[in-house]
Amino acid sequence: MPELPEVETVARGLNKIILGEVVKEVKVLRDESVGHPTKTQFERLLKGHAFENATRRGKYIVIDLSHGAKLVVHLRMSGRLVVRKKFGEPSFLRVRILLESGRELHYEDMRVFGRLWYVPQGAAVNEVVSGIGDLGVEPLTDLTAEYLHKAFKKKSQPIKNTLLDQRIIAGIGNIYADESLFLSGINPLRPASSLKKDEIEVLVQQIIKVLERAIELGGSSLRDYSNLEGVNGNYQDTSQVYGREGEKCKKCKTKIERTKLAGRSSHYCPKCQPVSKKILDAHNSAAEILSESRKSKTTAAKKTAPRAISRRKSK
DNA sequence: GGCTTATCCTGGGCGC
DNA sequence: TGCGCCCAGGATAAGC
Repeated sequence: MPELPEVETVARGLNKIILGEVVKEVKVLRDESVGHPTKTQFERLLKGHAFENATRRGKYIVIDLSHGAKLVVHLRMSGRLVVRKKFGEPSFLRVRILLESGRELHYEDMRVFGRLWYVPQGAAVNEVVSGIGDLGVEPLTDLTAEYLHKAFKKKSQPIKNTLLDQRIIAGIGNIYADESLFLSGINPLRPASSLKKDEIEVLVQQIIKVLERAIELGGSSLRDYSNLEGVNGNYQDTSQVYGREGEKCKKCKTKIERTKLAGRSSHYCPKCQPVSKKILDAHNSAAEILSESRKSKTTAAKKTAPRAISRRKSK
């Protein structure tokens, strides 16, 4: 699951490995992986460009190409860029970029959520790439307690949901939101607006600390992520709460709990990250109602159209 | 406008 | 053994 540290690692890898390489040929194997323009135009337009500097904006990789064009990549859930010396049969290959040196840059993506955009010379990136223009601050360079205090002021939603909102902070995903909240002693269920200024100051420090540490370790490789050379990151080995449901908290030995927030798993220590009974009860009863409603929907669907809910066939 | 939920997608895990 | 459901989650559309 590529978040800011993983994307940063990939961008740095691109500058190290394929800087100056010229595109000889492009083959799009899955149309949906190209966000702009069409598959055929993407293949034709990218050809002949040299790779220049690669940077990161939130979870987007922005690669400057020769003649002022750009290639933008979002890895979403399971996307990855890998440089291979020769063509084998990699799994889930979606876009194959042959380089004049004989090497190949592959975009591989099991779930096909990720996208590549070709931005022509003279066009603004945010005109072509949806979402990139709405991104919030970069946590490693521009995040301050004052900014978050202002952003959280009218937010009644849980702090975890707010941290995942890319329009507020760009680049934080599920793993690092959980980790930052644990290290700050803040329960993910608490409304963002309930955080006091000193808590926000600690949170800012911990967000930066967690992200910098993850970059040092090459990111997290919990499921699908690896760097440009196919090497896994190591942050997951130092994880405090994420993916540790039922295990003992490294600080107080209390069992780590997991709940659902914004449709995502949220992991926390109930002792190190306390929350009022009122908030916890309200969350649990809402979760129960939702679960019951889903159960009844599934039962009704089974009765009326048993085939409609069966698993979609793999492509 | 703010917030929540569904949807997209596919492999792995698990129950039957 | 094989079938089928559920789960994971980033971004976005839809609905409340």
